Amino acid sequence: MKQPTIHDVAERAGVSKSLVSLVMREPDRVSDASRQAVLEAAAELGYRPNAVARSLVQRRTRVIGVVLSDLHNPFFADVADGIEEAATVRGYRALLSSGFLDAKRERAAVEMMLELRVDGLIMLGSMMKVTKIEKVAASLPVTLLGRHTTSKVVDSVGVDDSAGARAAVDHLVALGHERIVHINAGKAAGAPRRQSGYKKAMRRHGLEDQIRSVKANFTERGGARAMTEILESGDLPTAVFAPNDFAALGAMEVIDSAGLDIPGDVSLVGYDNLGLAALPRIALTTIGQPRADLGRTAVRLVLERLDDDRKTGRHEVVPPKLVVRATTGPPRHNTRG
Amino acid sequence: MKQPTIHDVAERAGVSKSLVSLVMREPDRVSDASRQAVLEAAAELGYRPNAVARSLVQRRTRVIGVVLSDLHNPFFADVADGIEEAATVRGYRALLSSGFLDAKRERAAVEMMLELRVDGLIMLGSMMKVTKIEKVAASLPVTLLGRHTTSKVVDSVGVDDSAGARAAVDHLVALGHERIVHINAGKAAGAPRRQSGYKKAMRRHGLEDQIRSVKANFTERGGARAMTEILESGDLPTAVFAPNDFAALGAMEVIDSAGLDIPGDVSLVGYDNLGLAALPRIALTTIGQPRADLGRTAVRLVLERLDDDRKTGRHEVVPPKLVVRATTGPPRHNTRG
DNA sequence: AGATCCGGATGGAACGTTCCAATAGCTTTC
DNA sequence: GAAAGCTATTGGAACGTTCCATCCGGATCT
Repeated sequence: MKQPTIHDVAERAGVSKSLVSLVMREPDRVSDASRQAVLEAAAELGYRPNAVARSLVQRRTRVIGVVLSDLHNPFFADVADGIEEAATVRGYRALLSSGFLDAKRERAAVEMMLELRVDGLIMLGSMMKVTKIEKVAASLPVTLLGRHTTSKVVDSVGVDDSAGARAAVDHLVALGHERIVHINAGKAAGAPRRQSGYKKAMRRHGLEDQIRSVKANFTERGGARAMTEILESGDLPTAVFAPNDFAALGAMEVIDSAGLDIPGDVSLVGYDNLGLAALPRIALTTIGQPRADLGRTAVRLVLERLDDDRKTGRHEVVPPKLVVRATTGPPRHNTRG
Repeated sequence: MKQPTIHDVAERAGVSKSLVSLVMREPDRVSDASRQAVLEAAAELGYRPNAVARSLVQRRTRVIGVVLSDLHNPFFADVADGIEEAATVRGYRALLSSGFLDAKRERAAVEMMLELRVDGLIMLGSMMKVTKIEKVAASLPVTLLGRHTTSKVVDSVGVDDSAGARAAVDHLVALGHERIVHINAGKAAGAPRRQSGYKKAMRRHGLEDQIRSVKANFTERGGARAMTEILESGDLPTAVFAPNDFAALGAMEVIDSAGLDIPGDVSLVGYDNLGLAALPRIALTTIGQPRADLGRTAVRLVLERLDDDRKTGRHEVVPPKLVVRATTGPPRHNTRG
C-alpha cells in the first residue's frame, strides 16, 4: 500500500530528487542518460507523482470542481461532458459532486470543494442563494450554469430562455394556436425568463388577452398538478407550454388519462430536449439547449478569471433550438381570424 | 484570493498554531477561553482548513473516488446517492469522475484519482480489463459495482442477475405464458447470468423446448433489431424478456409500430427499473435493483479494507425485485395444459 | 518542602513535492 | 591562461497542516 516517493526514485536512479522532479515535469531539460535512468527507476517502482504534495507547494490543484444540483437530471450529464472535455484541453481536470437537490447538502459539497482547494467552481442549477455564492466567489472563480446573475464576482452561462419561450410560442402560433397556456416553474433557475419570454411573444402576436400562466415547478408531479388545475378550470386551451420536459411529462399523463388526445385536443411543448423526449411513445416537441457548449463555455469563463485574471463579471447567453416532434399539431377548431 | 492559514488565525488569537489545529479537530480538549478566541479569530478571517495540507501529513484524504463508466445512465445516479450517503456517515466524502463509456478515458479518470491519493475507489460498470484493475488495487482498495469478479484483491457488488431472470420467467409463467423469448446482451456486464438464469428457470418449469434466445446488446437500438428479427421469423412468442430497460424500449417501439398490442399480443419484461420505465405511457414491467443499497454496500467493502484491514476478496450479491406494471398480462390464447 | 502529577499549551519535525539560488565541470573567448 | 558563459545538476527552503515530545505552572501528595 505504501507508495514510492520521489526520494525512492532518486535513490534508485542515483540522482537528486530535484532531477527526478524535473524529469517528470520537463523531460527534455535533462540529459538523455539521466532521463533514461530516472524513467526506468520510476517504472520499476511504480512511482506516481503525489498530486497532494504538488498542490500544496504550487498552491493550486489544477482541478475544477463541479457541483451538480441533481445527478438524476440527464441534462447535466451532457453539460458535464462539455466541461470535462474543455477542462482536459486546458490541462485541468474536472471533479464532480452532487448537491442532491438540497441546498444544505449542496453547501456541504461546495465546502468540500473549497477545503480541497479546487482552482475554480462550476455550479450546475444551483439552489443556493446568490449572496452565499458571492461569498464563495471571494476565494475562487465561480461560474453559475443554467441560472442568471448580474453579479460582478460570479459569472454565468445559460441559454436565452426568453428566446426559447418565444420559439415555442411562435411554433404554436404558426400552427394556428391562440389559446396557449404556460405552466411556469415560479422562481426556479431559468423559469422567470421562460415565463416573461412567453408573455412577450404572446403580446407580439397580438394575443395578450390570451396570456394565462399556471404556477408549478420543474417536476413531473408539479406539471401533473398544474395540468389538472387547467382541466378542472373547464376552460381548456388548445396548447400548453411547459417549463421543462419533466413537467411536460406530468402534464402529458394527466391529459392522457383524461381521455384527451395529444395533439388532437391539445398540443404540448416541453423544454430541455431530454433523451426521453425522443422516445417514440413520448415524442415530445421541446426546446433543445446546446448542453456541451454550455459546459465548455463555463470552463472558459472560469479559466479567464484564473489564467487571464479577468475581474469583471461576464454573463453569456447561448441560443436554444426548437425540436418539433409529435406532441404539437394544428388546433382542432381553429378559432383564429 | 489568498486564503488565511492556520498561522494567521494563531497570530490573531494570540495562541500557537498547534492550539488552533487542536481547536479545529478536538474542541473540547482546550480551555474555554482559548477555544473562544480561536473560533472568533477563525470566523473573522474566514479561515477554512486546507485539506491538501492535512492530507499530505496524514497520508490519507478521507475521499472515496467514484469512477462512473457513464454519467448518462440514470442507474448510476441512484447508486451514487447510496455511495454518498454511506460515505458521509463514515466520515468520508465521495468524489465523482466519468469514464464517458471509453476505456481510455476511464483509465485517465482512475489515474487522476490515484494521483489525488483518494483512499479508496469504487468503479461503476467499469470497462477496464480486470488485470488492469487488479494492478490499481495494489495501491488502494477497489470495489467493482455491477460487475462480477472472483479476484482476491478486488471486491465486487452486484445483484443476483440469475435470480432476477428467474423472477421474470416465474412471473410470465404464472400469467400462463410458455413461449417466452429472451433477448440477450451477449457478454456485456451482467448479461450472461441473466441469460443462464432465464434458461434455468425455463427448464425448471418444464419449458426447455421453448427456450429461445436472440442476441442483441444493452441499447435501445439493439433491442429494436432483435425484436424485428423475432417478428420476421414469423414465429411470434407470447412474451419477450429483454436484457435491460433500454433494450425493452427498443423492442416496445418495434412491437408498437407493427400494430401489435402490449400486453394483448405480446408481454414484455425489462430489467433495471429505470425511472422512465415508470412513466405511464411506458409502464414497463421490469426487474428492479436496490440501487442505493448497491452503493452503500460498495462503500462498506472499501472501508472494510481501509479501516478493518481485510485482505481477502469479497463478492456480495443482493437480490433483485420484480416490478409489475402494464406490459405484462395473460397470453391471448392460453396454450397451456 | 520537595516530589509528583496534571491539564493546557507550545515548538519543531515531518509529509512529498516544487522552485530557486548555487555549484560543478566544461567550453569558449580574448 | 584567466575570465566568462554555458549546461546539467543539486541542496535547501517553502507550502499548511498534524503529531509528538516537551514545557509550564499550579495542585496534590508524602
